[in-house]
Amino acid sequence: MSARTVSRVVNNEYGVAEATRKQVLEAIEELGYRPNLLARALITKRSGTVGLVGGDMTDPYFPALAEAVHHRVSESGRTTFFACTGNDPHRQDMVLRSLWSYAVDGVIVFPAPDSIDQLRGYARLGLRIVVVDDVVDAPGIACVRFDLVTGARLGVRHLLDSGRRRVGMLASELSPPRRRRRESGFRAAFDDAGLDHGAIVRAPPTVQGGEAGIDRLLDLQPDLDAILAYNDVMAIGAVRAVEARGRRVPDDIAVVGFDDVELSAYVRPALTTIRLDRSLLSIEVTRALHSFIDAPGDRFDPVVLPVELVVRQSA
Amino acid sequence: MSARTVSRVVNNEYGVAEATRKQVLEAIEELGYRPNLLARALITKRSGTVGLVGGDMTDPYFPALAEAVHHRVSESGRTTFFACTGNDPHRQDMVLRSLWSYAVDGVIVFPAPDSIDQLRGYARLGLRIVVVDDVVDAPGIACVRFDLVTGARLGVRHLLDSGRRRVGMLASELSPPRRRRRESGFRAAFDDAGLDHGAIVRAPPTVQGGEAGIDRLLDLQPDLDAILAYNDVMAIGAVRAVEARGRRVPDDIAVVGFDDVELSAYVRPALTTIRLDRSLLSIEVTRALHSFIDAPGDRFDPVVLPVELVVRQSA
DNA sequence: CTGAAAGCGCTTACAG
DNA sequence: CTGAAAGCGCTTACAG
Repeated sequence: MSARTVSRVVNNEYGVAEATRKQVLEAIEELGYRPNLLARALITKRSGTVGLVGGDMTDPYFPALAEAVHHRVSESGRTTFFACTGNDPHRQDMVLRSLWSYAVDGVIVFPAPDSIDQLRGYARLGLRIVVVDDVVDAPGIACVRFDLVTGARLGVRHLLDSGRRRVGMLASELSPPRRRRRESGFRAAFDDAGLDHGAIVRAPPTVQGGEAGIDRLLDLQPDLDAILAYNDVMAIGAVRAVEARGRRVPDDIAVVGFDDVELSAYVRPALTTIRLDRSLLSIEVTRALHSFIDAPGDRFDPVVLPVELVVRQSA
Repeated sequence: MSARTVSRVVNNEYGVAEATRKQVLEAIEELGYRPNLLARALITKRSGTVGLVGGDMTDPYFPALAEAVHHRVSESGRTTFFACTGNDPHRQDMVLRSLWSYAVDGVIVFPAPDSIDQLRGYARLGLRIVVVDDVVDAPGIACVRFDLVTGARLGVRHLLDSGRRRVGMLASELSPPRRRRRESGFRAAFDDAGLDHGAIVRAPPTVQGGEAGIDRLLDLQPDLDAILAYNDVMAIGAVRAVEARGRRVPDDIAVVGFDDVELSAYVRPALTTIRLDRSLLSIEVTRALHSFIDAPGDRFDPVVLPVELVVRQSA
């Protein structure tokens, strides 16, 4: 009974006598043998695992997406591990280095700011990467993103249609210029309408960031009557800050967010928001990954996902 | 220049001439050499990574804890990967198998129901495990939990003190009998007071579960005037369901949760809850893990963490 | 259908 | 201070 034979049985390969197979299986059972995946991965350069690396677990957008990705990935028999970068390129480097050197079959990443060259480097090393919300043209890197420009337009139009005219924007300070597509859409919508948009303020994309941002925005432009926020948690912070200043949402100031996180339906007033459908994203992102893993090529056409306005109470 | 020498330089070992070291370092730089951690781990049985496996990422308790654990773990130069079991023992088995076979230095796990023997098995295989919220006496397994019995007592007493007498409980259907410590405390508090407690209903520990549970609880006991919920998300579901039935919180029915998730302060009415301090938990859990990793022993005294009542608006 | 050999890329004693 | 050999636990051609 050679290692070769055992290897065949363990990996369900053809060409092993039924009697032998049974014998091996029994021995495996009896000895509690478990193949060392490390050794296997060292040779095959494959580990049967996938990494999902996000920026901030604490943003409720991430967990449900992670769960969805896990499910889709597990259909191919792989297990997925999550990691977070805190939107710090250096921390992202450590995470990717670990993941790469443990031979993950691929990673899905929400890139930290200014980390595109880093990603290119890992792709060159052979890591298969799916980038969310950015576009980088390089072999081994696939890109999936939402149509945020249209999203912002949808939000602004809804605000304009309901008579708002002094609309400010609460943007994320973590977005590098190339990724400020919500801001582009925001501006474009006003250009379309031949109107002027209000101030744009950048803050951390968190509840606290939303609160702080509103304070600055309202100082800049006290007569504001509507706000488009970078994401739902900022929008929630915005609502809190607006109310803390004694103004009401949506009567005095309307608020529109991005994401459509579960929370947004529970909060009061329930949030009007641009839905970035996580189910859709999980499908496309794992489709891209699987195409990389199972196919020989290293190219994948960028995909742009549609968004949708969800009208609730805040605007 | 042998592999041996390179190995020495890469691992910062003593006993290599300065000139040689410099030479090696230059070569490394030039060739873009990166040590294969897989090969290293195959020999050393250590990978410099730690796994944090939770039940449900979607419960907001997890992400912030994960972030805190990550920070503490990274202080020892390790990187941590997260995984989720969906509270399914089989899925937990797959996750632990992966983690174990990639030679993680240790794992912190919120165990799925009825998976204690599974954990024992992995401990026997050499995996170092820190179990949260359960107690299992086995070499290689450390246990850290909150004093939930006291927590439930605190909650009930607060309710009793404010004049409530018909108090029901919304428990989790995922807790096996041995882990129903909130329920024990709930009962004990009423025994202490010489009073009868209301119905106990079990449901999934989610917002929807809380809503469904309340419907059943209120059918069972229409005159309920207070509820102790398994966690904050269930409590939030409870508040929603109570209000959907036309009753008010806290006027008609008071609600107390467990966890003290950020959300609980934002929701309206803001949730009164038993805080299960995640900062504390992250400290103790990584302390246990590090003691396992750095010390030779495989025993660690169980630690019980204190809890605290946070009074807000819902009770 | 099955085995003996080589090798993945490192580290671990052991010499020199 | 540095090198040659063995080995971690597998898989990959290659024989038989």
